[in-house]
Amino acid sequence: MKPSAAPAERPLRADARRNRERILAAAKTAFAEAGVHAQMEDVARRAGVGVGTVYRHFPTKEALIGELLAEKFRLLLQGAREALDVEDPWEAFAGTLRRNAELMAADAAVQDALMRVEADWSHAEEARQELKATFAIVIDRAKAAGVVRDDFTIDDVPMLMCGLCSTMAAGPPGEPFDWRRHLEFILDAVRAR
Amino acid sequence: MKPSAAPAERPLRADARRNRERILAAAKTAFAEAGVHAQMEDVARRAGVGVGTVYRHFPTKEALIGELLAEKFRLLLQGAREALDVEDPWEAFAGTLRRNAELMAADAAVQDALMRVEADWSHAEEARQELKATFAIVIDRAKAAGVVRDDFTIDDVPMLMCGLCSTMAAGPPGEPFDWRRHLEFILDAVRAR
DNA sequence: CAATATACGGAATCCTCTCTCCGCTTGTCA
DNA sequence: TGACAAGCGGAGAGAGGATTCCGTATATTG
Repeated sequence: MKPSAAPAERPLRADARRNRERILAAAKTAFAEAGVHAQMEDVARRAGVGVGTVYRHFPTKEALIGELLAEKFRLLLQGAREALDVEDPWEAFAGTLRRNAELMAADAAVQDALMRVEADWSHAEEARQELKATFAIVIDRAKAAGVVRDDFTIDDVPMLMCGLCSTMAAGPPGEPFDWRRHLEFILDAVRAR
Repeated sequence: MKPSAAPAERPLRADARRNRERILAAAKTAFAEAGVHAQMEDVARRAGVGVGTVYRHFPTKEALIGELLAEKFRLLLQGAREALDVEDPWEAFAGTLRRNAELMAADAAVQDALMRVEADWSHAEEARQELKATFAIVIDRAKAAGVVRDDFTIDDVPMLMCGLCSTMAAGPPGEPFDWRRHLEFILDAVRAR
């Protein structure tokens, strides 16, 4: 199904590897702060390289954002995996959502990407699928324990999180919404009565 | 407090008035369909006028969107006012949210505007304030009747609606989220236990 | 029905990015 | 150390759109 990832990837030259890391780090902060509106030149400047170099490593802006997105999803997945070890089924469920929401809140670009289709999601796909599978287990446990409503499904999670993310970024200028309160409303809605 | 709106507004020439209406109508559909991404030329074409004419009536794209936004808020306000006549406190509350959500769903531009700060909100401000005041009454009635949780406030409404709107526009390409389901989750969260 | 202020149209202008290109620099390897 | 492929920088080509400008057309008015 999956062809060999790369036929004969010769290792990057030392300086190139270093620059790639710098670019990724610069992009992480630039996009986290400004969302998808951050410009490629910003990224280059922060990384201390020229734009050409950024493009040498990532063919398009979309691809660069896609990489960050993938990284973020790996973090979310990690959060979900840790939930599997949590005794209390509700705590496993709600705790993961709370922790992962914090991860999203720290990153305007991911919020943007979640809400519009402006990024290359392909690199994140793998982590996304596994995240879905993993969190489905957490949800099933919670449902089995009777702490989450029966009609709740794993597919509701992206929808609700999407809504939550939009409240992280939006709100009357100067006084952002209290998205943690929003999250608590959601958790209340999902908790079994 | 409020100075005379316009010192001596001489009436528009007949053709100008007609064009203004056409432009507004064209903008309504163009933006409803494509969100803030619709282009000024689209609007002009649909209205059967040149771009210059659009700009004669609305100084910027922001201003044009602002006008539509104001109009939409007047509709939302009307919805809230009608709720005052509804007997059942919960029905008044939930019914209004459901009906107004449908209004939002019909208009991609408003969703966009709600989530980003790309429009001129000043024209909508008046209706917005009144909407807030009016719906606050509906909420108080519902709280008094014990059908809405005590810690819910009018300020939660924009936040939750913002989240809801984002799920109207977003979702995996091809299979949009079921925002009505999202709304029911919200209503469940807000309903007193 | 002129005279004239209002409006109109839409090509041209401006701006803001993303992405390309190519001469120069620097690791790497024998 | 010398040869050379791998990388680099950054000016500028392009593209997409908002906004402007001005010659022309048309309501309105006396």
